[in-house]
Amino acid sequence: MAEIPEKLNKPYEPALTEGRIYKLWEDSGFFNPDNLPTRHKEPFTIIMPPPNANGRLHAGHALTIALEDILTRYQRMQGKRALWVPGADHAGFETQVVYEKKLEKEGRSRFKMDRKELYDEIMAFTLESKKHMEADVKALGASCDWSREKFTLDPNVVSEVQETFRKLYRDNLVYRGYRTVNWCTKHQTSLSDVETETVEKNDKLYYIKYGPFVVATVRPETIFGDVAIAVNPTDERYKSFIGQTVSVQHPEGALPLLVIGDAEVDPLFGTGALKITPSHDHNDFRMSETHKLPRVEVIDQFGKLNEKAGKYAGMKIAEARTKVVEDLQALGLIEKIEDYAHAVPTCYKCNTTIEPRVMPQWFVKMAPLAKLAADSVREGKIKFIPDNFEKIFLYWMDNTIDWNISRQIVWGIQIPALICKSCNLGALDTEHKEGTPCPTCGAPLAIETDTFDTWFSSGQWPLLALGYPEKSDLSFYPTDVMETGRDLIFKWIPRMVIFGLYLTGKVPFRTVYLHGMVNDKHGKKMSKSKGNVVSPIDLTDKFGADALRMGLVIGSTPGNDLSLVEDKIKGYKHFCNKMWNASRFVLSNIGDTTLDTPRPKLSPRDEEILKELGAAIKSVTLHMDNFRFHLAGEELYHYFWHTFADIIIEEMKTRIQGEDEDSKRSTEWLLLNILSTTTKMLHPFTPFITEEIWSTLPKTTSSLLIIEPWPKQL
RNA sequence: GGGCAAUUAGCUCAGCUGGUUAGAGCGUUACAUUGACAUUGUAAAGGUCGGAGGUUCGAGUCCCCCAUUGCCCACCA
Repeated sequence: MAEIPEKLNKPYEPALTEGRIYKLWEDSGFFNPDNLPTRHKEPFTIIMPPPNANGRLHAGHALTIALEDILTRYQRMQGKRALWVPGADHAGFETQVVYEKKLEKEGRSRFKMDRKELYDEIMAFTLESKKHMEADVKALGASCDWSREKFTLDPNVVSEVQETFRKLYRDNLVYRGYRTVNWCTKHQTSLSDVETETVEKNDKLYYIKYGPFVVATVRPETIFGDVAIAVNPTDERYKSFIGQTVSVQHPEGALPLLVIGDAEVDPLFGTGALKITPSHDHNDFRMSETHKLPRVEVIDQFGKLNEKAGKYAGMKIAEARTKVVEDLQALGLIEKIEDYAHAVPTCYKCNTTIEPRVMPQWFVKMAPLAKLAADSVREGKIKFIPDNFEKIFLYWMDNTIDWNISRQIVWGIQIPALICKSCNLGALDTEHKEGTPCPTCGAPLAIETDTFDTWFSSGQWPLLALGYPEKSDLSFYPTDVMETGRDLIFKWIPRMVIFGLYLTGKVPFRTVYLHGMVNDKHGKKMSKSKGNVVSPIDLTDKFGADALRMGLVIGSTPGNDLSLVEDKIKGYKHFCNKMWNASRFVLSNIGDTTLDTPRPKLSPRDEEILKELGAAIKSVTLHMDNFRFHLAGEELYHYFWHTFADIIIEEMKTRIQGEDEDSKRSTEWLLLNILSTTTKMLHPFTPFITEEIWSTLPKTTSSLLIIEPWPKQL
């Protein structure tokens, strides 16, 4: 009986293996495609969705890492020049919110801090957090090329993002607009539509006597900003009033209001008459544009009523609403009050109700860009997995509104522009200097302090991560697969397609693979407030990264959510142990057979075993090529455990102890070669343990499993 | 209001282009075993594949309708 290598002590202990193996890979340089053997020719590229550099990895990240590493390792073994570019996202608003909470705990506030001081503090915090995030990525076994790692605030990234803005400006695709934006009164910034969350709210619908009309509104406190009353032009009740100015009474006096006819007014809702407050409602703002109405702001940036509201000035919205209603009632102007449930947009971070506010901001003209993206998908240049996401993508691209890219926060990439605070003109920083007179009104131009929406920069990520516009790595573009969570189908995927096409004329990736959300064991969304968050690193410590990866990938399908059940991970830890022990058995029963031993004469039964293995190779390979990792993994699991271990090894036990020398030789050869083949195929799924087992298999020249060719039929 | 997904064994879920008696893990039950196995093996019980209809020689799989759950989108005040 041969010696079992000391490394293969029982049971398998991931902690004794994983760190050492990861270092072995890093030292080999094979994560970098430039160091791969010359037989690796055709590029295969994945850009890692850069995790936020403001904390640790969560379970969703672990699934991302597992899937992308499986893809990368598989393609590397298939002989591709596999490149997986890691990154870290400064995550603009997200990180600033995290940091503000920290400041709050310390009794400090960002509003009392100097811009630069705040920026530097957040940078220090982010760079520190980034290290933990990277350590987590490594712990999960990611075979990404750290030498190419990019941070979304690297100097060349910043300058290139700013250059894209200038290009868009010159191409007339970005403009400074003055219109209602989604304003968060707590965070003091505007937000894009995807950064708001609509929640059901139970409010009151107030019917207010308004001159000759009764109008229905949920916001009586905005009455001081009213400039018109709108009715449907076909409404027989009100038709004759259109064009007239009527006098309406409110607690601070009387207002002359123009009656306008607009087809958007629903005659069946409320009373069919609508009060128009252009400064505090998206819809009303648009009507003010069509009907050339004035705009009166009555609510300030902190959500308090201003001097236009007379005695209500200084009150917060909720307080003012109560008071105004009381006073209207006292005047006999409230006809009735109804309960009313409706959806209200809120800040997705603090749940504060969004206050629509008219502000000068930078907008990207979406229609022409979205058309580029939609066309490329319709032409089949990008494939979605699962394919129903194509429909969702197209719906989104066919219904865009202009994108507000200005954020009033310091943590981000500054918009390279000059603005006129007097007339709101916006110009490129390359056209004028700070302080030069505004070409329109003569006031001195000021430097724009707003930063970009973080999706403006991450939308360019596939290019930026490859060093664009530097040419050296652009041979890896377009990339092959963009793998990310299905929640990013709106936020991120379309912007990458748009910028990729806009900047290079080529789609950024050929396949979009979207995984579902990782939920808790009851299928509920993980959240800190519910206390059901499961840390992938805790699971790795407990069961090993290999077991976690198997547990995340097997039994879950693209696009569908999955429940993270600890017992399932435990089951795959047992599987790792099975691989370990099967290897121990094989190594102690193969005499002096090595992987270089030529194939001996095989019996018909041996041929049958090989044929079965060949079928497994073929099937697994087909699944891998078609992104069916859950099926590939499951088949490997079953082949290894229930065919190789339970049937083949058991059968071989008696043959090894027999007297027939030919049978013994073929048994030894078969055991070693089936073990080696399955170890190779399992490597993308369970990289650590398979590399460790590989290192113990007898062969004349030592090599790393990470670059072994993917098996073909023996 | 619109869209998407899911509904299969007690639990968590697979089932790819429709094809023999519907699968896995965990759990349950019985037996065996110190074996390469901080356990494992053998076997068993357990499902009218949400409901109704249709296409087909054949449907968990395709089509229509319905129900339930979840998610996403939406500027009717």
